[in-house]
Amino acid sequence: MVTSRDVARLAGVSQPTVSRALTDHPRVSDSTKRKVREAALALGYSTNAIGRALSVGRSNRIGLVVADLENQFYANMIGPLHHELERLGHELVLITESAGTAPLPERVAAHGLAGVVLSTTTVDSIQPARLRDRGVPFVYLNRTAPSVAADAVTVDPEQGVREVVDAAVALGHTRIGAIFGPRNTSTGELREQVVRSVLDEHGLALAQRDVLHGPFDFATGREGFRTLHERAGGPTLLMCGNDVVALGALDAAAEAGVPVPEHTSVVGFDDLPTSRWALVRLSTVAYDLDEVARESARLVVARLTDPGAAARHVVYPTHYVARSTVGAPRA
Amino acid sequence: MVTSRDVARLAGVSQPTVSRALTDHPRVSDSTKRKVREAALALGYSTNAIGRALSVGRSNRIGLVVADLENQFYANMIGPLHHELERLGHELVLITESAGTAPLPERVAAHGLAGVVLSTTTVDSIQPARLRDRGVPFVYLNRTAPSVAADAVTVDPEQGVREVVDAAVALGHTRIGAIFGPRNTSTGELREQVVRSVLDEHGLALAQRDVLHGPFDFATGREGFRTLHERAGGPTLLMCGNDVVALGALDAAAEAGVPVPEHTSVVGFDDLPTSRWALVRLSTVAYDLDEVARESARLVVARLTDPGAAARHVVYPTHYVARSTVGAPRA
DNA sequence: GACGTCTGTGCATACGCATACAGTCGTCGT
DNA sequence: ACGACGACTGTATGCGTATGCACAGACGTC
Repeated sequence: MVTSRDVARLAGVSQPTVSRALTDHPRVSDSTKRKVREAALALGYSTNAIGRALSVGRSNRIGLVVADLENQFYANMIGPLHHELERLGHELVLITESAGTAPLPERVAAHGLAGVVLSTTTVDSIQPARLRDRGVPFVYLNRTAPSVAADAVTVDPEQGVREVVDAAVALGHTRIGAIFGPRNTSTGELREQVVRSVLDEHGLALAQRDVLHGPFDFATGREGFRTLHERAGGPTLLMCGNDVVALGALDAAAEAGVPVPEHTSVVGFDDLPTSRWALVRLSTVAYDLDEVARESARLVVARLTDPGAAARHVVYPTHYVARSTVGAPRA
Repeated sequence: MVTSRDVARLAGVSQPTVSRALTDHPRVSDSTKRKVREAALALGYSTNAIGRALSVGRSNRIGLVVADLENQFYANMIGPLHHELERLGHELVLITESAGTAPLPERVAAHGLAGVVLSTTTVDSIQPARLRDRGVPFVYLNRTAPSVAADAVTVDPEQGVREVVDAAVALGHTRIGAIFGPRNTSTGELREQVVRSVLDEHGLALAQRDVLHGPFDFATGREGFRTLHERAGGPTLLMCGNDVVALGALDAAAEAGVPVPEHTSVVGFDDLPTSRWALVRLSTVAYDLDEVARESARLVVARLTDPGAAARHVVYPTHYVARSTVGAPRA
């Protein structure tokens, strides 16, 4: 391994001068900088991240805490998040929050992470409080936990849901059902609340029997659809907590031979790339998913340089994208 | 931040003893180990990965070199790869191999990575040679580059392709087309070669005009299908380089109103979770995708402990999974 | 009882880099 | 011509951990 000392020797300067030259320190003469850069290039030297991290007391590594990487939603977050972090000179480390492992803050410290992006937080999770107590910078992505203030980037369902309901009402839907997300997630709770309130404005309400809750995953959609369908044919329009759930519902519908939207209309939330496939054409509440992920990267990096700043909460708007899974209600 | 020195003070021992006690060094008495563990627990101490990495001269971080994270294939690799690495006490760092950035070995060194998983290598890539020259342990995942020997985990298309062709021939297909992967990837080349040779055994051959090549992505499948379809209706069976390409083809078919498999049958390769959806039901050549990813994790970790060992090449078998995208040829 | 052996622990140091501080040299002003 | 000042650069040190080495004490052997 070639170190800054080797570069120093070749350039005929001291090791600290190499360090300063390569970080473009103003008190190093241009001629020295040039010499050092040439020597570094000749030796194929690049700064050792470990040494630097130990010296400056913090790394440039950001952890993404994920529950299940199989979930398409998170899979779609990783790309833009990684790109933005890389652009900002940081790297992305994946951390699974699984039972049986050490507590999150300890793991963050052990991994030498500078900050963390929380994308799976439940409102009753103790992780945010622990991270705060240990002074670990973190950001909520697509979630919040009211008990602990922190930077957050979320989505406002209002506009999108309003457009969905307007369209549904115009088509004549009255028996509307829903598979909402978990009650202990801010996302699940907020979306449910907005749906109910917008329906209420139209004089509509969700029947108790047409409402289910479950994790934001494929199985929830599959099982949810089947459960609702067995109950006297189910609602004519099914609103899902997110696209992954909606895709699960479409899957169950296809499997059961239930035509969508002729028998049952389905609406999602997130507008995943998959939802745009011609085979799927899921009508859904959309927002700029990539931008949301990127914004979380920016927030967490900004937090590193200014730990004392007030928490920022960035909210992105939504709109309805009508495709092929919403139609007139069955007779 | 709580350091091993703090633990040492509380436990009434020296810092090195803490280090030894926590790594379960045999020359530390059980009573001391207990004392140290209690002190560590009380202070919420966990070993600082940066300090350890600097001291032992290598980190426990493995880089996954990925071209585009948006690609479903890679998205499906990340989960199992990460889990296995975590199980082995390592962490996963994502690295994008994009133009305009520093050469890979420099970046690996700069990030302080212990090893690398290459999943996007082309046979003519200079990256493997560079990594070898710099002594960076690496593993080919789902690819190889013959010029540089290294651990690899790949898939043998033979059995799966044979079953596909048998089924196709039994159904009466004679005009078979293909959208193969890039010629400069081992995966693309091998699959093409096996398809051609198995067809040949059946006295069949691919017509020049029914064969396309392109990157293993969605757009290749979309555009490929359209191109072939315009040419006198295209082949009756379309074999695709992988599932992502096949999904793109299905997308284009759905968009063009071409019924699958009534007009054109489509076959993929990889058996992604998406291919199993009831909306998709893609007939495909399957193998244990998760296990392939996990094996690459095991190989790279094993390589760390024994850099001198002979390169191992693990090959997984394939089989055909018939679903709904292959049927009898149109009249 | 002296010596060798083994066990358990502390001391010193190294890993690669960054940075506070001290020092050198040249330049300018008076 | 001398002192002051600024521009560079070197020296010393610290970050947290691991490990070679020395050392103290316990124990067994003759």
